[in-house]
Amino acid sequence: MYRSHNNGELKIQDVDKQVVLSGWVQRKRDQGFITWIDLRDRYGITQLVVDHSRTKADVLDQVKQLHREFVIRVGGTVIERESKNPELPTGEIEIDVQKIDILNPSKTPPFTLEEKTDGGDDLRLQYRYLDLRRKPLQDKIIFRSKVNLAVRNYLADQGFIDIETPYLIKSTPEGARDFVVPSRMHEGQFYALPQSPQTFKQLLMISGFERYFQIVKCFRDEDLRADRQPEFTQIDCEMAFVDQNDVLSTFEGLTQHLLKTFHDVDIDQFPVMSYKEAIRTYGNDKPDIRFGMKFAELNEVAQHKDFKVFNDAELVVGIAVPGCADYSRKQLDALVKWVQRPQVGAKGMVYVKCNQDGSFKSSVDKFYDEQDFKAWAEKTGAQPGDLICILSGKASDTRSQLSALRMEMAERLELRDPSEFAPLWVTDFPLFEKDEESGQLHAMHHPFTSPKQEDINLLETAPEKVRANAYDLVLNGNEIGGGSIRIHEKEMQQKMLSLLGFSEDEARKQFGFLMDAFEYGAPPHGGIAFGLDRLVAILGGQESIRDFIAFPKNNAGRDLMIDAPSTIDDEQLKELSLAINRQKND
RNA sequence: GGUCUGGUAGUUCAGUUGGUUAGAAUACCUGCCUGUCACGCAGGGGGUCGCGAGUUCGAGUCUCGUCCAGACCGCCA
Repeated sequence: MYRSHNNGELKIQDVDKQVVLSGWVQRKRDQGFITWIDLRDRYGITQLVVDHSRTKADVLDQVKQLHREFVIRVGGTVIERESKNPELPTGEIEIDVQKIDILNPSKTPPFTLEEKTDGGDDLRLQYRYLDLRRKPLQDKIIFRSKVNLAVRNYLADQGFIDIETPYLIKSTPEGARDFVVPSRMHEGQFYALPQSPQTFKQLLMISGFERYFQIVKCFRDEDLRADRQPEFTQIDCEMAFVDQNDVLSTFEGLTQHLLKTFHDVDIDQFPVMSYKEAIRTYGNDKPDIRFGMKFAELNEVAQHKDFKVFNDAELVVGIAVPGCADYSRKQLDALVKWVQRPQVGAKGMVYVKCNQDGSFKSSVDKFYDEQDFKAWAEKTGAQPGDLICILSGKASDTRSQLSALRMEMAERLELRDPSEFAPLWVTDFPLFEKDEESGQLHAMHHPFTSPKQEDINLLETAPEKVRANAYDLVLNGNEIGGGSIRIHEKEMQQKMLSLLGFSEDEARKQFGFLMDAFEYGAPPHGGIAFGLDRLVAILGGQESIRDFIAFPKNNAGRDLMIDAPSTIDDEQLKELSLAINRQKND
């Protein structure tokens, strides 16, 4: 027997019990006459005590051998501590050790396995199995399991059926790059790993399951970020006989349920904002609405003087940053530098300090007077003590630059409180976006998204103005879910594909199976997919998703522990009819 | 594909205008310690300064290249 109890459960009422415990040696404190050992398992820590005066020599000998992370089993008696530790659930008792078995020794770990480790990211990823022994990491993985289960239970209660879809599917040219898998049996042919089970879940609607869900791995061969992995998990859902409001209210329900379950937060009705409004007021289609600093367009009140920069600009837009009027010249210069970094890309920044005494001090005092600044303050909602930051230039660029500045200032002012939750539906996305260079239309969401009924007449004449029945759920400035009402008629799907530049032949080849299926009584349907990794991270109050994934990739898409990707041997290549072309095609 | 930051002890980092034997903390090892719980105290071992080239009397420090890591932009229907 390895254990009669775990290391988190023994309490004062268990005193005098004979117990067997197993676990890892967290720490050993040798005080000469007595040695304490913290024994750790998933459930907690129990202190073992070895009193040298009344312990047999062979046990003492073994205690001497123990080091961090040794796996041991001990037999002993629960006794009351002389000095109790109120910090620990098991802090009133300790185990008087009579027997120790070293089940497995351990090398000294390359970093400390404490609450706060001394290891760097690189090393911790390489020894992920050790990092995962640490409580904060264990807590996060366990938290994910709980969220996962809550989602499953909720959706099952709502009549959703969990159906698995294949991982080996067909590569399609739309969207992100596919991970491809060579086929051994079919020389020169490849499977692709799904970027999402999109077409399969639509086919399941045509099959009549009506409500489908799956917590499923998806794959995209694109560059990574702190919140982006090449393989990631989605809560993928689809419903038949629904319109947009049905989908929104169903998944608002799910999100409310999660916020209530994990944070005891009640949010009655989620606000809804159109894409256009989000862009105009936040410069961003996933605004963080936990704080203000809404955009104010200042063309009207700024383009009547001799300031050429503003006069030439398509858009002059500003925000009032609360409480920053006391920024020094040095701080302001640094801020201007910050927006000029290539990652942001602004040419410059105009600022106006709104002083406490009602006066103004700006970087454009030569061109504007107090009346002008008053008008700007009114538009931006600036109060005395605030700093107005203004960017100008091409509308779309300027908005995204100011959005970056808004987020940066929120970060500096600590307005992004991870314990506060502000969900938001963003709706009425454009159906297409235009490639700047080629002029080619791309689906903003995906090519199966339906256009809004009232915009269908624009498909031929002004496709970029057509709005889609598409929606995103934004939580604290992160897109946590997105979906659409799909096309369910063959003609519309054909039209869509042709607008996206598919020839009739290509459309048939890529999506013939779906369009055929539409001809056999496809019901109206729509759905949504949530990014589980990101959702769990936000519910867990963290920026990075990596700690919520047991075995994540680093930012080059590499698994440092197993060292993947790696080369395969010639025999394997031959079997797959593959050869490596070492001259890159450039 | 690009921008920026970093790489020095097992680990996290410091290292001045280029100048003697490269430091700290922590981890590790040894000893001491009658109630520890981040125990304490004393001592000890531990370095190809990522790699390669260059400048120089002399390079951890300057230059170039390269590799690795991180953040971001592009990309991510």
